[in-house]
Amino acid sequence: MANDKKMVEAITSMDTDFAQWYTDICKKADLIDYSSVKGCMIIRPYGYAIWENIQAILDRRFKELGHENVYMPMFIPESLLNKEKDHVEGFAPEVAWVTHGGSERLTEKLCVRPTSETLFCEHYANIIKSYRDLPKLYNQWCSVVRWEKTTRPFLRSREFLWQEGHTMHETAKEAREETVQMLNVYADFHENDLAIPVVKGAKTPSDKFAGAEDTYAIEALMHDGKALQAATSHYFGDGFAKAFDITYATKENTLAHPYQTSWGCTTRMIGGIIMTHGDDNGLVLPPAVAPIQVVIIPVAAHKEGVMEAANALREKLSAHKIRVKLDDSDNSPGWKYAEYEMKGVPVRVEIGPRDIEANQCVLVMRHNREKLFVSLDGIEQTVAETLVKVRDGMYAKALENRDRRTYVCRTIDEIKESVAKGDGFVKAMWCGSEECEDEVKAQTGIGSRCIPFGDESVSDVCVCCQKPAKKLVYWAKAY
RNA sequence: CGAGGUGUGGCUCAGCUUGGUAGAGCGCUACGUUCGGGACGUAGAAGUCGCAAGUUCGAAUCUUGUCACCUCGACCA
Repeated sequence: MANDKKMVEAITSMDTDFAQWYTDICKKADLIDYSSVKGCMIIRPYGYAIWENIQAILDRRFKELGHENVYMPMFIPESLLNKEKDHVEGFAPEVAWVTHGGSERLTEKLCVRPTSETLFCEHYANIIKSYRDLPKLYNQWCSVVRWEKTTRPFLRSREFLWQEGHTMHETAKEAREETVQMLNVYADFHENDLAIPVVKGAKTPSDKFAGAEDTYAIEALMHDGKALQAATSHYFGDGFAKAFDITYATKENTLAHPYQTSWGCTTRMIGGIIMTHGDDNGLVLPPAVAPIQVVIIPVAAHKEGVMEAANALREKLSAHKIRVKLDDSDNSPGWKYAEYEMKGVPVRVEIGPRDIEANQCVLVMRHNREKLFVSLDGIEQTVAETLVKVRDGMYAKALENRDRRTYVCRTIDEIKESVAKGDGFVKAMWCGSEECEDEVKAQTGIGSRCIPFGDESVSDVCVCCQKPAKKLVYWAKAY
């Protein structure tokens, strides 16, 4: 019995104003607050708990693959940042500089890290001496600063939390494998844990990370049809190693430069969760990262036996490793229903006198608000299965939205027609020239997102110049 | 960085045109009644009207300046 009636009048409807809807969710689900510095958000406990769950899952996977966590300084001397030409050109416009220590002017200004390639390279130059020191598989969790002009919670803030993996390898092949492996880790995490379908692919040369030979990314489509780059993985070749003079002795006692990768994902993923799964009643959280997976709401809590039954239920679920909250506050049940829907709790359990009499309780799934009347016997299995069902349902819903908003186009005019129908992914062939890429953007307003893995083809010729083309490109408006 | 918008109890806003010493709803606190989709009553606390100058007997209101935030574009995770 799905019920589409809008219960929470406080949130702007998605259809009315998607941007305002997004901001409302961030604030009203208690994810963030604004601070006194533009573009720097306070991540509140409920929002931070989501990040902690994301960290826990990814950190375990990184470590299973042999990566070690380290911590690098947050300051980079100007001279160090300047060592790799493309890199500094890419980042210089948006770095924040420290010029004073107390009242003393520094002899060399320090930039607040926008990313840490240069710091890792400097360190690697010191510790990598022999082929026996390779591979080096380091990761760090930290915040970085990029002085963005326009900012939005989670999607674009001046300081944001992320992880950055930086690895060094003996061969280009091994480094390339690492790059793709980590992209796959991100993709699996999005699809399985966040229930967000993604397209894996390569960035076009103009869209590569500053200093990278190849940049790979996963692209997700948000509910409004705009694309979000959810994570990236870069192959650097030995360019940075040469710029930073990182050399090691090979088995044959020759000097060689190692091959390098970096890969990262950020708190932006929380924005992706909001815009993929959220609805007009609020946030909808994937069970894997939801701070509260199940909320128990006692009905007529003052009646005999209700709180006892609710407490017993909580203990059972908790013992089954389910993140459960029993809300025993004196707010009305209706208020609580709305509150936890706003906060995106995947499953709600209602238990009242009538249920107890019938040895049952009511489960309500957040993503479709379907109600299930289930026996209290074996309730922990039933709830665990329901959480899986919620994840599957969320994924299917997100995939349906993406499919419905994906268009195949063979000419610029076809792209224009699809854009007129609404935002989404456009699949179209590309000859590989930057002129055509720019021309598509200029004429249609949508840009290239990625060249997906695989050899899918929708035509033999470029959507723009009509010359032979082998590469399929996903195009879209992006966040 | 360009274009718009907004700053008044915790939140959303009214009041500003035409200057006269600050209001509403929600929230909060206490007590009571309620409780299966955002309950109700009674009582109460809470605001240097973003900041700074200026005009004036008197400024939330007029003038000038300034700061911050939001939205949309261009650039970026």
